[in-house]
Amino acid sequence: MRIPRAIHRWSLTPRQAIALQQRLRGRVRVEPLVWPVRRVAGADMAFSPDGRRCVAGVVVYDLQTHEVVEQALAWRDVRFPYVPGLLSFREAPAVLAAVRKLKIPPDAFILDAQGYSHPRRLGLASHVGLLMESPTVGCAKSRLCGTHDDPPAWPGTFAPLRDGDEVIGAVLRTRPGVKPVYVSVGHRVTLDDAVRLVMTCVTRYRVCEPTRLAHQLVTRHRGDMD
DNA sequence: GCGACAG
DNA sequence: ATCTTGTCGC
Repeated sequence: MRIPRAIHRWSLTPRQAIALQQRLRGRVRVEPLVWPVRRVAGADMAFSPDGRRCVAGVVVYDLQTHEVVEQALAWRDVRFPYVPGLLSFREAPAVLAAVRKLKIPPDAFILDAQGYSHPRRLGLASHVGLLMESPTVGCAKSRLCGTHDDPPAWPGTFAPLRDGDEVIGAVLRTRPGVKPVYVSVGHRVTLDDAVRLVMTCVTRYRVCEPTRLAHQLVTRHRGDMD
């Protein structure tokens, strides 16, 4: 898959990274996703025991056949520490490298991270969506910021995730009796699209299929870091 | 100053 | 994220 030339570099100090997020946030577009969506990509990462190497994996899931139609992996040296709010500077380079290896551009991507529900509204899902110029959705397993009530018990329902008066995401119940997930807009989708896409990709587990399969893929390759 | 904090 | 076994429950 073709990805536009780099807009910026990744070797930045935390302070510069924050300044960059402020400059890029205005470029994120919230617009309707084109349905029906058939090929959905899930991306995830795994790290070596010493934390110096990482591998990113992307799995493309066909919603019509429920089959994996393509997958790719990319290894990298870890060059940025984990800092809440700056996850993209640690993980995006490897994720983008793996995405570049795909033959066909997926209709949308689901990232195991926040998108709009971020202190500066530019979580990993939004950041990579912007760089790929592709539709992305953020679907995290825990909260980064914002407040919310418990979502209803019924699968598919959600409670709005708020930051003051603004709705920044949805705390979505994907399955009965399990913790909800944090869904937010990445790029070129609306929050309704994001919730609908995640629910469409859910089968019998809490996390949706593309994300779950990507997690399995990188976990299987955690041993061979090159 | 204290607590929170995606992966 | 990663380090780690068994164990409670459906």
